[in-house]
Amino acid sequence: MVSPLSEQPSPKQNHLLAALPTEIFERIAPYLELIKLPLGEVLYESGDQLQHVYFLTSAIVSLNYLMENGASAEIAGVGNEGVLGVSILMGGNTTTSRASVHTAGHGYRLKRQVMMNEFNRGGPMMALLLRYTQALMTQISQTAVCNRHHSVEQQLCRWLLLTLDRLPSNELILTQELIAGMLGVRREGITEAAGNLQRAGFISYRRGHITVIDRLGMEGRSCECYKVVKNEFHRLLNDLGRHE
Amino acid sequence: MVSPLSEQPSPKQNHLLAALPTEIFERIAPYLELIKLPLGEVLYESGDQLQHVYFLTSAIVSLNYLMENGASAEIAGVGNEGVLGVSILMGGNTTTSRASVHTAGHGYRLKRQVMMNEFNRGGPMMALLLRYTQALMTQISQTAVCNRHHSVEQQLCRWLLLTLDRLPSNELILTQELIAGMLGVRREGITEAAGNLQRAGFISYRRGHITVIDRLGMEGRSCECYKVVKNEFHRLLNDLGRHE
DNA sequence: TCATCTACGTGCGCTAGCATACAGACGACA
DNA sequence: TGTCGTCTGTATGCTAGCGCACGTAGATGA
Repeated sequence: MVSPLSEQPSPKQNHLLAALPTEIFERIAPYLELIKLPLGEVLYESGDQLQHVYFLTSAIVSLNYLMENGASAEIAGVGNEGVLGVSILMGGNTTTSRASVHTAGHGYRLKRQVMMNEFNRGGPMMALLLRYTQALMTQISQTAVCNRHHSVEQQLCRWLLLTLDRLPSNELILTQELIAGMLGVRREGITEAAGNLQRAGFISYRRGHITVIDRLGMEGRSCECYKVVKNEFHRLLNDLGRHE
Repeated sequence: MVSPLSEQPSPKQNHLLAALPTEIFERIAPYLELIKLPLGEVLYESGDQLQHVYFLTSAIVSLNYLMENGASAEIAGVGNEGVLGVSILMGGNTTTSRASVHTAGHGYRLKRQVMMNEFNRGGPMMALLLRYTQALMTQISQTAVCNRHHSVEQQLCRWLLLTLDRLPSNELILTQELIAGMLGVRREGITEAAGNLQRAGFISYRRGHITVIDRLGMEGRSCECYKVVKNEFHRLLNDLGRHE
């Protein structure tokens, strides 16, 4: 396991950047700009014209939609497995969702035009990003399904597991209030669900710190959505090295 | 308004095909295969390797996810505004959802390889399909949001409006049971919501036929999700003619 | 015209999750 | 060490939507 905090940031911590052929990586490397991403930072609001894509390394970002009445719901999450700002590649340049940091850390950003130039070469970079886009679509789809049919506890498990997969440690720095905001449920609902999981011995926590003790237990308690998303990411992005 | 049934199928009824520059359209036209799509036809199951993309003209297809316990939930819908099978372009070649026809009609299909060849030229076809993909993502996202926060009645309005936008008439051939299956709710819930809408004078129906009388009324009764999706489709795909 | 099937209406008890309110408890910081 | 703001636990009612069950009315075909 990698030490979460002491480690020096490196672009290769991002799985997509790590999967690029050397030639391409070296071509874009000079343009990668290290960015510190503190908790709560908003990378873009709904409707903003995006100027960069962000390859995250240690930070985790939530894409969520803010409703007219102020309520919100998470659409998907992005961490070291992916990239933020695919709408630049799709040609829309903006989305209806907002992107905010829920786990502080770092990432590397690339200017819109640099990204576009590389994407439009049509090689491995394009293939990689399109595959990631499909994986992201699967994640969003599964959010829809999960919101429809699954309990708060199941959704909490799914969310914690997906978040955990993006971190080097098994401790999450998160308040229940924050999680509730992500899932679009009441804080009390999270308190109850988290209480159950703690009593069952799957997690333990103190104010703002959740430690996952029994990962397998959590997976059993989660709905199928977690596995669906994870398997699809694996299928689409695991054998990237062979793509060159 | 176009006559729904008597009309001869033509590829240009599909908005994406209609938006293509003449040169490109004529290049692929010989490969377009007219397909009749009866109610209930399954174009692909979860996990199937896709062999074609489908440009729909009069049919409407639902992308939905079937859960382990047999329940289901719609992820998005596709009609004459779009194309079915973007996962071919994304490189995944399959998805976790199934695609089934909920409004009978026609469409044109294109073999995987023909589609890929054209897409990989990187011109207007690629730009068009990527923009459509982003619009589809917005639709899926909004499904997630809607499932989280909105009432069955609001969701029904959204769904009917989105379906209506894909049809030339204002009559839908659909049972309440079918709609319930799409939305992932009970049939009784649809009965109740539809009853309210009928009493309010927005729709009228007889067994399996829903006629929308007051479209604006429906929009007022729907949640914001309908407008968000519609606006985003408009923004991303409306000025396609100018793209050449 | 009748039989039958399918779609639609309705009622009843139940539960998850909501809104609101309040109390205790941890931890940062002075 | 004490204070205070924030986070967490818990209680009470309320409502939307669920599961189940049954009745009725269009449609369809012999």
